[in-house]
Amino acid sequence: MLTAVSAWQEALSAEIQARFGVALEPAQIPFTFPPKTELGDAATTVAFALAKPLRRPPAEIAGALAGTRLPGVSEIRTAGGYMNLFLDRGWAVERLLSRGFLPAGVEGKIIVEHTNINPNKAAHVGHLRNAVLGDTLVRCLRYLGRKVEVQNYIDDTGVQVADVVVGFQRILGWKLEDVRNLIALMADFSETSGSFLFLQELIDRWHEYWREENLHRFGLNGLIPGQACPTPFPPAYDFFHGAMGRFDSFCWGLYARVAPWYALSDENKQARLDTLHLMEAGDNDTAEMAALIAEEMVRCHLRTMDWLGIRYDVLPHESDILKTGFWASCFEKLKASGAVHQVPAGSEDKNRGCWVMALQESEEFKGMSDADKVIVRSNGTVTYIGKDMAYQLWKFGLLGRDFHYRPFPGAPYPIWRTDAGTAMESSPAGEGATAAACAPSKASAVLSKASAASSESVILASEARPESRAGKEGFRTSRNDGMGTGAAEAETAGSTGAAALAPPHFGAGAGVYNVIDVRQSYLQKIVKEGLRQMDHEKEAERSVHYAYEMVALSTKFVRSEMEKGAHFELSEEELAKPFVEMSGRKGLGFQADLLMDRMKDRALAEIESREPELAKTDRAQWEHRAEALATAALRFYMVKYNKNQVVAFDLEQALAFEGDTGPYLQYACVRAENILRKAAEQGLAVPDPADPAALAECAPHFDEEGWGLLSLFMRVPIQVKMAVDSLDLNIVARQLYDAAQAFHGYYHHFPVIQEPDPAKRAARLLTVALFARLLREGLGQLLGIPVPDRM
RNA sequence: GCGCUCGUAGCUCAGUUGGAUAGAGCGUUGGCCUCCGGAGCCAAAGGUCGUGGGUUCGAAUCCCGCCGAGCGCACCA
Repeated sequence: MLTAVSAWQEALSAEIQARFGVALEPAQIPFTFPPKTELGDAATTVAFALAKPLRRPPAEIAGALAGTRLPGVSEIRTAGGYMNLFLDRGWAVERLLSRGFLPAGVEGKIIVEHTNINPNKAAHVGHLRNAVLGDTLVRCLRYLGRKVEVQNYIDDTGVQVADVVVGFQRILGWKLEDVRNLIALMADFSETSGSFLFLQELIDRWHEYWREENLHRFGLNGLIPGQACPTPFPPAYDFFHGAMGRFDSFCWGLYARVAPWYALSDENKQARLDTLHLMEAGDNDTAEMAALIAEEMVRCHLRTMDWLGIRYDVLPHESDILKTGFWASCFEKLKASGAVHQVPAGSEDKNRGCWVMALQESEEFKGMSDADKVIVRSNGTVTYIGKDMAYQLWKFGLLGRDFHYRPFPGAPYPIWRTDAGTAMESSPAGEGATAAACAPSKASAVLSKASAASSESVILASEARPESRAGKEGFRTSRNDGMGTGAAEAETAGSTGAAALAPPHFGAGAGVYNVIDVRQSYLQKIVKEGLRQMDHEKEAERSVHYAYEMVALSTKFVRSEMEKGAHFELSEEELAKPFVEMSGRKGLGFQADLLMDRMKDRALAEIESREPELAKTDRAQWEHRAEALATAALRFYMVKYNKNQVVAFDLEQALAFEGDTGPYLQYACVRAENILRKAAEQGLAVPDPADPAALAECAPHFDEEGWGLLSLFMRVPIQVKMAVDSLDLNIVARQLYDAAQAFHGYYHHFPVIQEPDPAKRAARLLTVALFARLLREGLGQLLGIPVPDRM
């Protein structure tokens, strides 16, 4: 089906050919929007483009073309060289509702990889930017009709996990069993955490636990010489180590203490290497502890992101890339294509003995002093970049191998993780490898249901709509409310045996987006170059690094925290800069869950000040609304900036609910729906936008301002396309914000229910109804922002 | 040294790919709730778009130079 804009382009192209004898590709005809809606619904500047070849002034050309008949266009008015289109309003509304302004869809599955947090500490605001941008991209691609698979890569074998293991074993002196107990205790806490309502209770239980049985057993006090922190763990709702009662947060604090501990002696440093070796060897307590920590950490991260409506389809694990022989296959291909060569061991080259990829031939890397990139070290081990190339090949279905898969246990929704296949035989879980992997959990039940429903079309977890994904408690679900999957699925869990589960066919995408911050641009370029050198030019072209700038902490904010007693190793020079980079290793950052707690607390207070009764009568509703507000505030904050803008995180700015914020957009929607509700209560008929008769009746009575408001939504599909093409997703946020702002102005100036003229009133009710529907849809589908019924 | 990015109102940022009078939010000042919830609306003040050249009907946007800032350029991930 021809979309509106392309139909206009073709008609104009034909007209230009006929009238001026100039051949202009339809796609070359530029369509934009007038700066003010009263100037028109859409505009083209094609007359300017024709001025030069025709040697005639733009205004004259525009005038000559103004009579062109375009589908759905009732009039073309010229203003200088501009040609402003006024649409037939009934036609336009119909198109708005049927997505008639969407560009034509494209076939082929797109793989989006995002989040990718090292599973050794809590997520911080920088990870949130990654996840929100990644998820928003996914939503935009789906809106445009693409099929999307979402991957969250888990590096469960690296030094970061090893460091936390060292922290537990060597600094705290804990055994595998102690970590297991801690996780069990924390999991219990996690069910209720996330609100100040429960905070004191948590802190009390926490202190009781440590005081009564564990504090002196583990000898936790004053453990690390040379550390400024007087106690190993903060006593209360401490700012930077905060979010008490959460395992990921506990590890955040612990991890920050490992680097100083390494600095104490060479012996300590050796612990990292020893740990890495044990992890690699497997079949020992250290390796098991690492796996335990990584898995629980991923669970924490999944929950954090799920609260924001961010989901994944599959969790590729680095350990499985290694165990499944991905690298061996990739290495063969690299060697066979001549993309890598070995530097002779006897040479003077600093890379002697390594397998390197030569980059000097490539335009992208010219001017580099050292144009060779080491892929395999002289000791025969593969670098990160090599593993990433293998992963990238798999994403495009070029590797000739696949993972095995199993449900990821204990996730807040059904999700698959990779598996090495044979590794399960030696799994310590013991009770028969296959049965353990496919145990009848809620997750596997839902997954088997999904695959039973259709062996061809697979329901991906990340495709679930906000409306259906959240239980009745709303977005922020915890473990005890049905895992957010709804009651129906949960009921079937018990009756489903260890049925043969068929995971969807992961990987083999037609295009790939890697959402990774800009600091990795160089490495991502090399991965792309690797594809090219392996003669996969087409895939290299379709391999997109979505690079965005980092989130740092504004020094203003850091200073204010230090004045409140927070402790950081920062020089005066660093504090003189506008912002400081976050560092998990230093414990310098702001944890995601803590930010969300703060937002929720702020929202709870705001709601209570407006509706004091609610807090007393319906706490669940109170919290539900607060969570929706927090999600909106956070997601909008993360997406409203240009991707090239360093976000200097400032708590006060992030916590704002007024002005250019998520709640402002929700408020517009809530007010609109409230007007409709009030109208219905008073017995007024609200015209149904989908009813052609009602539409025909109302269309002549739209006020110009109301129409201008609705016409903003015609821009959305085009803006989304533009946002995806440029990866500047703030365009989408901005567009919906503009619409919300226009509505606030509109209803202040135009009474709806009070309007005495029935025809005008009906048209205004229709305007409000359309606005509410389009904004709610846009916020949910594009930005992942839920709208509560009331605020 | 080489490469990438940024510099727009007091502050934080937009600016629809070169187009219409450079716009929002915060903050400041002054108005607006017996009337669809004030998380809102209206108005005022606030700009040499870092700077100097160039390209053309037209430049915040493209090109070149300079000034200032950030990030990359490992046998780390």
